[in-house]
Amino acid sequence: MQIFNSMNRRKEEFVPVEPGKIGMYACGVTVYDLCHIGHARSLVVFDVIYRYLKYRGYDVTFVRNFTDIDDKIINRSNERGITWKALAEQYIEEFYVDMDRLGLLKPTYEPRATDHIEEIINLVRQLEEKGLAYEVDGDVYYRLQGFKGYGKLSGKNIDDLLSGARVDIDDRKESPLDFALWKRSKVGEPSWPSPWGEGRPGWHIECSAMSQKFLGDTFDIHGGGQDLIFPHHENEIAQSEGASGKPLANYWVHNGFVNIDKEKMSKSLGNFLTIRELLEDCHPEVLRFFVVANHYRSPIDFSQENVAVAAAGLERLYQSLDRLLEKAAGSAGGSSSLDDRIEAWRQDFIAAMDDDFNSAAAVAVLFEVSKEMNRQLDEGETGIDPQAAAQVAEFMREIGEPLGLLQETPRDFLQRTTGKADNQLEAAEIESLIAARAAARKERDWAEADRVRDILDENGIILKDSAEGTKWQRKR
RNA sequence: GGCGCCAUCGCCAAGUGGUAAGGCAGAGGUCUGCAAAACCUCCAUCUCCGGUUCAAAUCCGGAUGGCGCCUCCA
Repeated sequence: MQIFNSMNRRKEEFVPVEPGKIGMYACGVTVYDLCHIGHARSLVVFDVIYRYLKYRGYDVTFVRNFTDIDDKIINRSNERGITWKALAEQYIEEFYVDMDRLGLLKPTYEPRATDHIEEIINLVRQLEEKGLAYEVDGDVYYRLQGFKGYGKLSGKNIDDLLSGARVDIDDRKESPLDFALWKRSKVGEPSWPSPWGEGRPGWHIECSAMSQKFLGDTFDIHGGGQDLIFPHHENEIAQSEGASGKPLANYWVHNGFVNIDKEKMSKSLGNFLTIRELLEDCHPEVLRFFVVANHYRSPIDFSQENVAVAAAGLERLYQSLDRLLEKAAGSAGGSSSLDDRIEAWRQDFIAAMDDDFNSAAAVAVLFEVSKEMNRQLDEGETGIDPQAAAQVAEFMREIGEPLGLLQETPRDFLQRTTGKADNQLEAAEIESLIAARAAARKERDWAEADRVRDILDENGIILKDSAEGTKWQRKR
């Protein structure tokens, strides 16, 4: 398996620290607001990686944290007149609502910063002992001068950063680049006792403390959005490696951004889309399909049109699956005449995903299966038999699983309500109209049959006639 | 100003040295009462210029055009 390592900007052969086991840490969210589709992409990307590593038989320990204390949380809770704790709890709950709808697997651990104050303090003390941290009036800063290798992940060097104009001038710090490990609390702010007085953790230290606790000094994969490379991950490296003297992670994986209509998504541009808003008229698997059909490192452009294309593609796959299951008609699956064919597809899928999680190429395998199966199904009696149909359906679900696709029953997916129109026909009404049309067709009353079909069409229902009868689905 | 990424068919998107995956849309055909769906066939030489090589979309140099980071950010 090859993984593109942000540290060297190269694909590298993946070798876990411990054979068969993988430790993976992905930076989670700061819980002060609802998650947006940028979060959704990152979350889905690492969910897919997690799922795939498990599919490949690894024993994966996946850690994704919650940042539940920081400036934004404090400010927002003050605005609302509630405690920081209440605000964090609220958005952690909202986070889980979104994650469940997106079908994300639960990580092995989901630690919160404020549950690890002791570990954080210990880590800061270690850094102090090593001369890599110093206290000023209850604040503790990281001494960058003392850590060589700063900038190795982001490709920056200290001199360039110093010459940049945007560094805060703070006379109390030895260097403008030194960042806070521990912040003295102001009056009324949440705080925890520490050797430096009442205070709270700085921005980056929690990830160092928690990854060390759950995964050890050196683990396999550290992930996050590309925007986290600097300064967050760079600072994590300084903290963790400064303390342990060992590499923090062997592979750094960063996902690309989400643009909306070719513009950067931002609150100031007003093109900010939350997961929740999106899911009002977009099936979660369509969102996943959209994410997975693109390479995780490329930027993706989010637009109505692109979502529609994703929906059309996923529907095509579900349609094939639907036909296969119909053909299988309760057949057990298991081994069949298609064993070799399926194994070849499986190897194609694995080859794609083993190549730096190339999910777009993996999706192409699903389309190949779909096309081939449709062809055979069209042949009728001389084509695929029920046993093989059941086996292929099972296989499509098998490789869909790591991608988080094709996990619904096709009928549910194809006939789901969209949430767009408020007066949608009930399934029973649709069935009775179809029956009326069938009766008219039997009488060869084409005008009446077409009239009924037009009614359904106006209500967003598409009919498909076949030898076995008429099937319907909703258009979108 | 510093660091870095990207540019492949009308649209989306794989491919990083050996002669362009896949999806959407489009054209023609099969099927159908007519459709829809499905199937079959067709549909790009990879922004431009120069170089390396037997061979380049893939490597090097340059140009042009996008974008990101350098400040909280998935």
